[in-house]
Amino acid sequence: MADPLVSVAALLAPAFRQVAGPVAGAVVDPVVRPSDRADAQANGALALAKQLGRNPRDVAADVVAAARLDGVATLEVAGPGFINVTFADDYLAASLAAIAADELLGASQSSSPLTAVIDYSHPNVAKEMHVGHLRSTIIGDCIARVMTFLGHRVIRENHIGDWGRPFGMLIEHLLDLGEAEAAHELSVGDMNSFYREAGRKFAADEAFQVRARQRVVELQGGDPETLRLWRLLVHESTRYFNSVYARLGVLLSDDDLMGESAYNHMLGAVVDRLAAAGLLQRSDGADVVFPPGFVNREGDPLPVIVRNRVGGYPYATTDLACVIDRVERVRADLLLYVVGAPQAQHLEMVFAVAQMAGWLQAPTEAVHVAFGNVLGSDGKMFKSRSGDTVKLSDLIDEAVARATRQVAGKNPELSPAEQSEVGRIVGIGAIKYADLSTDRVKDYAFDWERMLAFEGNTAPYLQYAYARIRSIFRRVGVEPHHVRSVVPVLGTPQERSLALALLAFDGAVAETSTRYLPHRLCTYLFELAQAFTAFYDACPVLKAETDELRTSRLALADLTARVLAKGLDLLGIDVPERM
RNA sequence: GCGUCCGUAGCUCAACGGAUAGAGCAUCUGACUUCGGAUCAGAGGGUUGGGGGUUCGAGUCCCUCCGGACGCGCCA
Repeated sequence: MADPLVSVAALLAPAFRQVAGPVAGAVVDPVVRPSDRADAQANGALALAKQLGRNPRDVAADVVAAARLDGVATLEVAGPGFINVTFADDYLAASLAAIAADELLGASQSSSPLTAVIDYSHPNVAKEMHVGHLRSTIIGDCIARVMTFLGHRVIRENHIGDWGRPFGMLIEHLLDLGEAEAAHELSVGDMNSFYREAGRKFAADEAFQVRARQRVVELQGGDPETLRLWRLLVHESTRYFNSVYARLGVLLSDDDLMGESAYNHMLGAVVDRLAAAGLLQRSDGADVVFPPGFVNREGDPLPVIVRNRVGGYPYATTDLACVIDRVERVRADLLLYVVGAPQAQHLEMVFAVAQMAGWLQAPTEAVHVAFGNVLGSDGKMFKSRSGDTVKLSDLIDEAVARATRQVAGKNPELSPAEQSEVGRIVGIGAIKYADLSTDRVKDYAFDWERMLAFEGNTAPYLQYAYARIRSIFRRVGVEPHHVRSVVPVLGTPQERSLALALLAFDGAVAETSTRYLPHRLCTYLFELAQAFTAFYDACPVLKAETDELRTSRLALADLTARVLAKGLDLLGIDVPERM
């Protein structure tokens, strides 16, 4: 409840209830929102007036009269019936001191923690990671961090593609190459050519095709030698994935692996349980379920195929097994799928079937955390010059190289070692922030120049704001924790708006958490950084007129640094001490 | 054909049904040789794709048309 907007809403609610009186069903939400006319505005009087059949301004005036906000805020009726809220400086200052003493910096932990499974990243074994995996990985990681921060029990699951028909050809290709050579090719990250070559042989060589098909049968039959070769592929691939995760600084590790193969033993049971529930139908020799409301291009009902004509299990069955596993074994309340928007219909159908079967019942909820495509500067799907998908590792290399060059150019005084470390932090931060800072559901345009710019809504701008604050403390020689019990003075407009921005951290994190929208947190941090630089420009810290003022401004600067660092950390982004 | 998502300033993007649609970039004008100017203050720039509707109030909800992306039965 550190966010003053939340606090004032709670304080206004009784006044609204009083004015609403005994009118049945009257809505009493104060509807407190940020405002450009005041610190906040309460819009609830308009809706309430409608329900009461009264004049909105009169209702607003009654609410103002009934409200008890002494020492917190002053209220004023404005326009057609808005209530403008202006917080008392002392209240803001005391609130700042409170969040400065709080490890969570004012963020409110959930009063009813959830067990949330977050399914993200999910690269494919023996296949290169590309920008599509980047989005899922970064967005999922951010949501995992935010929900963990707010006290939820977060289970990260990396649903890697480690099973299925392609593994016949992949294993045969591995044998052709020799195990050592294949392991080398996979470990140096030349997976594209490994996969492509296997596919090429499968298409061109009939004998290879026969071998590959036979190999699939052996794999599914549990042949020990085949399983050993399969594990080799998986092992080399996950080693490679882990190296990418480490460079990106995402939380995923081997402990989070829950590949498709992990659900094999459940697939028969999925079909049996659907049959027992009376949901299974035969269609063209396949076992299917028809969730209502889905039709194909002919207008006929669209099935979810859970066992195909030849007895195989398509991926919908695996996804259903996942739902069962996550609900019944993990005891999850919330299932998040950080998956591209094109999969929307598939997931909807899977969720529908899971609900029909009773596996997914309120309040347990499954949510498709969808995201759009990554586009190049030409507005088309992001591709390399040669037209291939861009390897994630190449993308990381380039980001770090570009950032290092920029840092070296801007600050030649840093040692080479520092330049490369800062370049790494800035480059990785830039990639992540660019991705997280726009509404995830929309396609997003990948642009090196923009994401690495040191001005505007970018990671480097935020990191720079942090570095400047650290510079102040190096210069003044005061340990930040010495100013953490200070109640700051809010004497200038810049100090005041910085205070308001700092106190809004709570609400920004909450919104990111409940709506799975990292860009809300990004926008917040950018606004905070802007408020800080305006403050920095207008309010001398080291040369403040009095010691008291200097201490106060140091406290504001320190708190800003902590909120920036924590906010960026929740996005998975590091901060440099200097840059 | 059916379905989903998207369309906001020159460009990239915000805006939980609330007032005069906001930022950044770019452009233009300013800022005590500055605690890091990698900054700050300000200006211009819009029929929110078109048209209807619901609402006290619509960029936001509903319908329709236009434009774009992506899905649509045995791959994952």
